Amino acid sequence: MTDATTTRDRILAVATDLFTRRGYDAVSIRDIVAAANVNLGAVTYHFGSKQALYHAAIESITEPFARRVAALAAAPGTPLDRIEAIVRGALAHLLDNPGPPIVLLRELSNDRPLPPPLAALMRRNLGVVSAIIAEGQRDGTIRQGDPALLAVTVMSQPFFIRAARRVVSVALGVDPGAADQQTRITEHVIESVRRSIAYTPRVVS
Amino acid sequence: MTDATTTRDRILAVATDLFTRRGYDAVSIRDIVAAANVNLGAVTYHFGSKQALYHAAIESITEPFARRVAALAAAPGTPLDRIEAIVRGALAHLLDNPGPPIVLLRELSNDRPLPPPLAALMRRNLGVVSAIIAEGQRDGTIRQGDPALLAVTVMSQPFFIRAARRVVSVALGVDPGAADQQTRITEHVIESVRRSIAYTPRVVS
DNA sequence: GCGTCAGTCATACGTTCGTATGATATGATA
DNA sequence: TATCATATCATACGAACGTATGACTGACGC
Repeated sequence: MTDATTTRDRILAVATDLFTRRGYDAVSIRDIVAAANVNLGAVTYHFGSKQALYHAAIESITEPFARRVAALAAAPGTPLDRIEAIVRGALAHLLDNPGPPIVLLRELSNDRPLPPPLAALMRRNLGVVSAIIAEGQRDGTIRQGDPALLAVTVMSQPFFIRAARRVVSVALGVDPGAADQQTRITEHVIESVRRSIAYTPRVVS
Repeated sequence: MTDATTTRDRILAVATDLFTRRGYDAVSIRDIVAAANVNLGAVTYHFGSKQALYHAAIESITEPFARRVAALAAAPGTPLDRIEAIVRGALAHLLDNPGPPIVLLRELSNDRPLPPPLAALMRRNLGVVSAIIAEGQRDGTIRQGDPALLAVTVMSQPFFIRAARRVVSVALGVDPGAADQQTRITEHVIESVRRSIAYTPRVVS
C-alpha cells in the first residue's frame, strides 16, 4: 500500500499528515520513517534535515490553496460576488484540507519566525483579497475602511471556523463534519462576511 | 529579581510565559527551572509532572479572562451594547495578555485532547455570549441565526485578531502593537462584529 | 535538645532525539 | 562485464529529555 510511489514522495505525504496533526516538535523523524516504511536515513538523504522536510510539507499544503484562491479572485463578477466566491471556495477547500489553517495558526502562536512558505501564502491571499476590496470601495459597493484590515476580517473567517472546528463542535453540540452542518456553517460565514464588509447606508443604531 | 516569590510561584510564572510563547513540546523542564532559578527536581516536587504544570499554567491564564468576560456580560445594557462591551473588553484583555488566544489556537490545532481548563474557558465564554445573543433575538435587535454560531463569529474576532497579530502586521505593513494601531484595530473589530450580528431590515443586495 | 517534615539539592536512570557514517544494493552507461 | 552515481540500509554517536532517588537543610513543636 505504501509502495505506490517513490520513497521521497511517501516521506513527504506522511510528514505532511503527521506535522499537520501534531505539530513539528511532537513528530520525530523516526515516527515519519516508520509510518512511511522507509529507512531512518532517508529523510536526511532526500531532504537534508527535519526542518527542510517540514518546510517542504508546508509548501505542499499551501500551494494548492493559494492557487485556488487566486483563480477565484480572477473570475469575473462584482467585487462582493468575487469575495463571496473566494470565501466559499476557501471554506470548501479548507473543510477538505485542514492543513493550511491548522499549520498557520500553530505557527502564528509561537515565537519562531514564520516558515517562508507560510508567509508567502499569507501575502498572496491577503493581497488578492484587499485588491478586490479596494475595487469595491471605489465603486461604492464595499464599505470604507482599511482594505488590509477588511481583508484580514474576511479571510480569518474560513480559517478560524476550520481551525476551531472543535470550538464550533462544542458551541453547536453536534459534529460539525456532517454534510448538513457544513452547509449551515458555510452559509453562516458567507452571511457574516457579506454583512461585515458590504456598504450599507446606515448600520442599525 | 526572581526571589520575590515562592519557588512554586516562580515556576508557574516562568512556565506560563515559556509555554505560551513556544508551546508545550518546545519547552523542557530544564528550560523552566533554569529561567526560574530553581532546582531541577522542583517541578516534579511542586506540580507532579510537566503536564500537570502545563495545565496549571493554562488555568492561570484563562481564569482572569473568563472572569472579565463574565463580569462584562452581567453589566446592564441592551444585548448589542453588552456584546460590544464584551468584545471591547476581550480585545483589551487579549492585547495585554496574549496567552489565551495563543494557547487556545495552538491546542485546537493538534489531535490531542483539549486541556480541561481550555475546554472550560470556551464553554463559559461561548455560553455567556450566546445567551445574550438569544436575548437580542427575542427583542428583535439581533438578527436571526443559530446563537451558538453567532457567538463563535463574535468571539473569534478578538481571538483571531490577537493570535494572528503577525498576519495583521503583514497586512498593515506596520507594527500592530503601537497604541494608535490598537485603537484602529479595536474600532474595526467592533464595527465588523456589530454589522455581522445586528438586525438590519435588509442587507445590501 | 531533638525528632519531624516540607523543601531543596546534586546526581543518576533509561529513553528518545536528530544526524552521521560506512557498507551494500541497484541500474544505467560504456 | 566493468564503472559509477544514486539510493537504501543497519548502526552508532552525543545530546537532551522526563522522572526518580536519596542526601541535606532549616524551622517548628515538644
